[in-house]
Amino acid sequence: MTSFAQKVYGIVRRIPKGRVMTYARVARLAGRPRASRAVGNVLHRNPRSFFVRGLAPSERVPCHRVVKSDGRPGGFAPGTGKKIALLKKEGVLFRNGRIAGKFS
DNA sequence: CTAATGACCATTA
DNA sequence: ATAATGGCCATTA
Repeated sequence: MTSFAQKVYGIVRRIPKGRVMTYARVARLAGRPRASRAVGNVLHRNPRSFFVRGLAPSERVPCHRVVKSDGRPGGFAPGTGKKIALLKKEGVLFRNGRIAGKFS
């Protein structure tokens, strides 16, 4: 586990249910303002997603709450459809394939 | 060491 | 509004 990955997971872990954060924002909070793409790389191999069974809620990393800057959901290892389903279940609203409302 | 790989971003047309 | 483009950067092969 690299220190960058630890920072990323530590940040993503505290995104509350029903809210989303962009990859770029995670990168800034991690102290690497231009590493948004690398954030995606880390989350791509997230070992503690919501699809891993047998984990306490506090020990999961809700990487499905990290989305693109343009409001589209972005990638998800189990499939983008799953990501959208999870977000909708948490109350996140979509308007023609984009997240409704503002975020940063 | 170098090169390739992305769950991306901002700008431009 | 969309699409293409160049850049970005931590990881991995």
